[in-house]
Amino acid sequence: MTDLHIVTWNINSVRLRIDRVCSFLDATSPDVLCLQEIKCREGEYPLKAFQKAGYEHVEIAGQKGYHGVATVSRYPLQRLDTPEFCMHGEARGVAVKVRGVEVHNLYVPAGGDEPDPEINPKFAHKLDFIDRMDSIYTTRRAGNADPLIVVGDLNIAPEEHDVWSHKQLLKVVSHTPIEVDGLKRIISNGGFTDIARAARGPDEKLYTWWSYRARDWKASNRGRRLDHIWSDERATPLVEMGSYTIHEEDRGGEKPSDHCPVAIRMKAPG
DNA sequence: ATGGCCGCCCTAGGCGGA
Repeated sequence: MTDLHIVTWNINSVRLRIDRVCSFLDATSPDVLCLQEIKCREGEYPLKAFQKAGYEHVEIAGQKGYHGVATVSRYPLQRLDTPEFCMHGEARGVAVKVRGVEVHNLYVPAGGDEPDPEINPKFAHKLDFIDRMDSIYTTRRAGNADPLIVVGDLNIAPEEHDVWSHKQLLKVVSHTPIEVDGLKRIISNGGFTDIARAARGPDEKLYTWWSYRARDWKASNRGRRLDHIWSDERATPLVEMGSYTIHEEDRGGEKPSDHCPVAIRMKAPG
């Protein structure tokens, strides 16, 4: 039984950053790469570059200009129905089965600026998306399903040390109590393990995203952990917790995404 | 709060990101 090495990365335009993606694949050789914010339609996706890099299996949920997710793999992918989380017709999820593991690649709405669903429809959409994840994963848990890994840009930093300042971010969308409670409810009801915290404990500052607006992202270091990898009860025993890696180096260099890749390794049944 | 940027689109300011 060989490892399955899975990476999630909000790439912020796959076409603009295809060379960076290929360098990353060359350097780290994951088996499965889950991308968010590809920002293109399926027909515009740079398939050939991935094939050349050894990733022949691709499942895409594309959309013109915004959003969009894709999962690419060295191993065959079985496309599954993506659960109905979004309800706005946006390309925010793709579900696959690879070597006996279900992998859900998700892009939760950012939610706009104002953390009040009454006056901000984007925040209402985000909360609705989170509620749907809760009910759908609660139902799934009760069934006889395959091991499940949920990855993606969930746009919520749930723990105190998932943000640079818990106090200063309590009213900032991504760390408000209503979102944080929602995310924790999914984890609890769905039987998920938040692999980052299982691997590193509660006290270490962990960030996967740094704003473009900082003059020097590394020096100011005002990051947030928005990108997540969860395992359900069937998958958790298969995960090698010590393999959890945030590839911070990919936030640097020429024209980076504002997110970095996040990786885990697990045993795969298939 | 970082509001100091970035990428997209019927190319230029508006939208969305978070």
